[in-house]
Amino acid sequence: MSTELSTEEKIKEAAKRVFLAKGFDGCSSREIAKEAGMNVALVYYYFRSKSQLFQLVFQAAMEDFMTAMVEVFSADLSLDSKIRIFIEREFDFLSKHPEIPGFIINEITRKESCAVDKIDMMEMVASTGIFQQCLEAQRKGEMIKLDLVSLTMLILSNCHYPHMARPLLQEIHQLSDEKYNQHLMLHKQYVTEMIMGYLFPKK
Amino acid sequence: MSTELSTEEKIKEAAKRVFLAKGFDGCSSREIAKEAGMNVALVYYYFRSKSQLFQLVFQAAMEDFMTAMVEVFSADLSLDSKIRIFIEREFDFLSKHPEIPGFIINEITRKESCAVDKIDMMEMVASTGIFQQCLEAQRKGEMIKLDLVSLTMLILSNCHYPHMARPLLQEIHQLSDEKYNQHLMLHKQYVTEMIMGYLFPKK
DNA sequence: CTGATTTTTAAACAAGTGTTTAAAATGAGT
DNA sequence: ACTCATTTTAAACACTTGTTTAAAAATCAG
Repeated sequence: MSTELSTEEKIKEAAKRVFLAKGFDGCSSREIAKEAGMNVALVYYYFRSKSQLFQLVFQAAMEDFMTAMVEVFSADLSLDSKIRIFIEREFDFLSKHPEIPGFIINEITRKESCAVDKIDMMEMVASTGIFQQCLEAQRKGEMIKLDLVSLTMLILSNCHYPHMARPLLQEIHQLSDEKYNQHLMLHKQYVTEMIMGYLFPKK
Repeated sequence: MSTELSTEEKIKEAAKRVFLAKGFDGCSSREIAKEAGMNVALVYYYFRSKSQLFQLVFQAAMEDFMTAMVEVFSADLSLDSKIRIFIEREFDFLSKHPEIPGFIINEITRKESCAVDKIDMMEMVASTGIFQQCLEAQRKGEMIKLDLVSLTMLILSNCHYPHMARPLLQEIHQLSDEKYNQHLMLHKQYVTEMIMGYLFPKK
């Protein structure tokens, strides 16, 4: 347990926690300062505004998010292994950071000001060669014909939504946290089976 | 174009628009009053607080949301037709009200105070007999064995997420609104095909 | 130790928040 | 025309908001 963080870092960590939990609109600079155990003015001394601090946190979340995804694609594996492992890893990542997709989507929805490095993001994914691997598999007839947008939608839907909608589904089905976690683990299997079966049909 | 709404209704309609667009934390009573073309005090005259007005709007959104889902289940159709039509309707509903699932999930996440009528919600669905229809189809071996929670997750994931994640996916893939709409319509087909294929495998 | 620099503090700022109040406008029934 | 309840208004309330300021404290270089 190293409390050897600089003031600046402590504030940023606190901001991460608070912003992820409550969103930009749902918290105040004072709340972030308190969470960091610091004076409010320090927030403005190190980061010039609430928005600027937010941008930093947002970008960091986005990067964690993308990094977790790209890792698998860079490996030297067959396409179907990559997708299988991707789902596995995504479920793992999201059970540790379930708030991230909702946070990102919500904040982007509420203002375009979330200046995402658009080009960089697609560059990151594209540079792994995953797209070419897809196209090739499609040409060989191993994989169903499906544009890359739909492919993204399909996989992300089934990985993100079960974590994002946890509070809704727990409420609807009256499930405890543990019960829901069990369902998530089961669901990972189903999703993998379904997606693999759909993308790579055995003739 | 009937402007024949009572003051109370005008405020509620304005609140719906504003809350859905910006969330509870993202707007003020004055903003709602302004949107309705009314004095702020009227918001408090008709609804005793911002929270109370919000609860009303939230409940209404939840009801629209559930009603759209239950309708299909009540019809006199085979299970696979019901699911097929459900997906169709859900995509239609969400292309008209894309903010609803994100709104509901987000607000439930940020406070349990969203006193959802839990029992009512499941009652609504259960009373259509859809669950029995599922269990029967499973016993007959027509449908894959899958608990109802996973079934819900599976279908909602693929219907809700593409609409919720629109701003993220448009950003990532650099798509115009129209282009994205086209992708959505295509995606509906893919999702239907995939889910039907998975749930009702042809032996 | 000293003087300059960096870091931290408490206090203040104007603007915006949810909410209340008390008076004005409105309209129906006598 | 007068009464009384309902509806609408402008103004005020206490408090929180993002942000700044000016001084105090801590740090560090020579």
